Amino acid sequence: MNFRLAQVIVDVPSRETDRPFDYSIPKSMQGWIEVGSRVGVPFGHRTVQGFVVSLKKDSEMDSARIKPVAELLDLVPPLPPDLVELAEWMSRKYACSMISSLQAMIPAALKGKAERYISVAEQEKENYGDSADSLFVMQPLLTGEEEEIVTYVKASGSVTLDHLNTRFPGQAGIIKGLISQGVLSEVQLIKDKVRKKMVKTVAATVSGNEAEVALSSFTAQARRQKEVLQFLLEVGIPLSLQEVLSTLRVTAGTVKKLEEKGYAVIEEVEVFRDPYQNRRFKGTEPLQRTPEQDVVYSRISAALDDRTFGTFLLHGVTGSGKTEVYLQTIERCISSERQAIVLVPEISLTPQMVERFKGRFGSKVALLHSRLSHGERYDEWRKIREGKVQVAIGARSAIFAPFRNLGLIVMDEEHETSYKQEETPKYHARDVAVHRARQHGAVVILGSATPSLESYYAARSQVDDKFAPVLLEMKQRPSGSHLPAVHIVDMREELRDGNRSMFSRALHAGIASRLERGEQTVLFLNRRGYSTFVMCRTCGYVAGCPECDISLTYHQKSNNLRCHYCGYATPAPSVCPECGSEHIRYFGTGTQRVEGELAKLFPGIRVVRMDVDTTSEKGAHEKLLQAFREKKGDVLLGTQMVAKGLDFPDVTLVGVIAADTALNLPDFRAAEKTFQLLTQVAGRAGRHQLPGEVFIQTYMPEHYSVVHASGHDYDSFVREELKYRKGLHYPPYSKLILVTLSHEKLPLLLRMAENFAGDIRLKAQRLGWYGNLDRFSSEALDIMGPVASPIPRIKNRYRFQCMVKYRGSMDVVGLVREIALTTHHNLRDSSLQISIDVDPQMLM
DNA sequence: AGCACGCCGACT
DNA sequence: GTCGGCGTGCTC
Repeated sequence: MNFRLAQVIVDVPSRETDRPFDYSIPKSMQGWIEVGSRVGVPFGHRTVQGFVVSLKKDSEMDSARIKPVAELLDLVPPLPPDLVELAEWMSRKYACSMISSLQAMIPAALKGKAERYISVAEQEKENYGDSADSLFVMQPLLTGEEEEIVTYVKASGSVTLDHLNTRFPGQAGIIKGLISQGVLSEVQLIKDKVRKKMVKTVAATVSGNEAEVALSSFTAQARRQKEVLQFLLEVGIPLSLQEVLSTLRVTAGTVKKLEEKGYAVIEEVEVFRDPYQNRRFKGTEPLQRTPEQDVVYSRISAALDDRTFGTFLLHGVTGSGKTEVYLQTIERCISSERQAIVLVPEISLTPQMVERFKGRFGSKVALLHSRLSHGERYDEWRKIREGKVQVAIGARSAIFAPFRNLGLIVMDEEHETSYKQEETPKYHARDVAVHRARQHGAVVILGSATPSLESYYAARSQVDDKFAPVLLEMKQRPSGSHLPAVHIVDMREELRDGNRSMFSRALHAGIASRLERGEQTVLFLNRRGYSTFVMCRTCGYVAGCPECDISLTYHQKSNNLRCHYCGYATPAPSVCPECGSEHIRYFGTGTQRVEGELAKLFPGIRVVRMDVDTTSEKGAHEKLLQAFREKKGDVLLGTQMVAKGLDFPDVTLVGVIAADTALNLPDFRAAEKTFQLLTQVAGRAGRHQLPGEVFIQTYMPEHYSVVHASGHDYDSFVREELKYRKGLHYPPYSKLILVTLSHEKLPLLLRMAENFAGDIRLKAQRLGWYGNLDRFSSEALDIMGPVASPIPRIKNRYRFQCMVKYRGSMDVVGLVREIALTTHHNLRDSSLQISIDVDPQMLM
């Protein structure tokens, strides 16, 4: 069966080119080009990279315009067919282009760009021979400048256009002219960002008797060569040239001579860059399962053995041993010749985590994380594609690990927002995982101590037939250790009693006593609260939107308060509307401020500060934690990153500076995120012999997210939170699509945004979808806005957004995409950008 | 996105 | 007269 045509998605990010283009497959590439192949194709006036998404037999129609594939870029297609299918699904689900979906699936190293190579045209060489001095005869029509360039190109054979441009600056026009005259010719080839790493190896070609003869044949002068051969014979396996040179202190010339005599061969072989090659990992054995773990393990194992698609939501308290369950189910999966993907939030891809998996599975594991170089990442990825490993661990994008026979996908901390990509393609790894597992008949485990409401609701109600996980629970800690005592500190009381510091008296005393006893403290600051909101320091009143039940954002420029959902605005009050106090002000605090205050209150205190500023350097994260572990600091102060998976034996106090900073963000998930974080943080203290204590400072001590986090009570929290969500028709009781329009000209943008929202409304009405979500019906759709985006201008472009909120299984994404397309088409102005975020996580 | 084509203003 | 400004339209 010979396919003659390849349908190719080209690497040109525009709406008009977001469809397959047909190319003929040259004889030489037939059989090699498959679905998922990466190719170089002529496109317009240049060559671009593309991906083959399907193959066709010859079609008689429109054959005249069809060009051939220029180049096949990899011997093995980088994408197996199921990933191409997944890309199609992603593009539909998230309203993004095919090329962006495909690009997200391969390592950045393979984002090839065309390189233009220039050489002297063939007929020119033939006509005028090869000798340089015949040039003046041959080109009477060429100017001196032109001649100089041609001579240069001829002498070097083939040069890149870039090189030629730097060698002959300001003469780009002349070079272009020579190409169009046919004197010079141009070839475009796709060049990858990294090459495979090659290493030279040396091996002896003789052995036994032959070797004896060879060794005795060396003269005294060639004694170094003799040493090399002896060494090679002793070792008996090929060695890297580098190794031979450094151990014997000989030069490459010596080895080369040996090769010339035929006693050895030097070969170039490709190697994998292994970022962990110099590290030894202590092997670990599976632990004895607790009864709880055993129940969970058997349920999942049964599903694995069935080899049919299934999803589990594993709700286990911090320290209940979820990781051990993962490890053992992975073991079971790979022992049946199938592979497993483990997804973790980037932030928890810590050395401890790595050690645990490497310790159990050793070289069967590939690690994909953002700190790897392009080359290292590419190599880890190739180990997966070539079947050299059975387990892939990584952040979000590891869901695209090119395994061919997936059996299990584990998603740890499934509630983490980092699983949603904020750039195009704006996919959620959880949904992609479920779809991929379905393709492979694989099992998904979503694990968390504080599951997302979406997952928990789906598991509880079994309502969504596409994704209804089976709920599994683990409520005990195998170690028998107790969850720490959590104290809520009312900061309003502190102020009333005259304490204006950011530390309550209780926390202050706590830190002081830890300093005395030589124990350690972790202080947590929620960075998400950095944006400003208005709050009364006397009574805790927070300005909220009357329509949306969400706190308002303070805008300094206009001195008013605004709602990001409905556009409501009101002047900023100077006294509290609730209690009349003048202590009303906008809030916001940073780690630096806390550090400064600590230094003032506790002279000589050693603070390890972890935030974006101090951890931007490679490895800084690990270094800071190591320093704290070695007790080079009394206090570890940081944001999110101190909350995750850390385990220090001497930490007996955890303080949350301001629990409610995130609560007041204009985000309907504010309570959920606060609860998750507080629960996470509270799990940090007292994990070992020393008992732990947690202080949560807050201005809203009665808020249910704070109360239930302090009681380690997930169920009660969820009950209240679902009530709130249901009342306002937020997920999981509805689905959201956030559409952001941007343009340089504000009036035009505003008009377009109004038009867009109007068109959606109109079309939805015609389809019978439109209507208030309050009405009793399984299908309803509402569109809010347009309103100015939380960041109203980025890079000189104004931004407006609309929020589509709906219930039912209608293809609303399709509708939004269609209207976006026509809006664009009608305006004929390519500078209008419309970005669509399906299931948005960040609403500000 | 590029890149060429094409139609109007400041220069040798 | 021509060089070159960037609007518009196409890419199998």
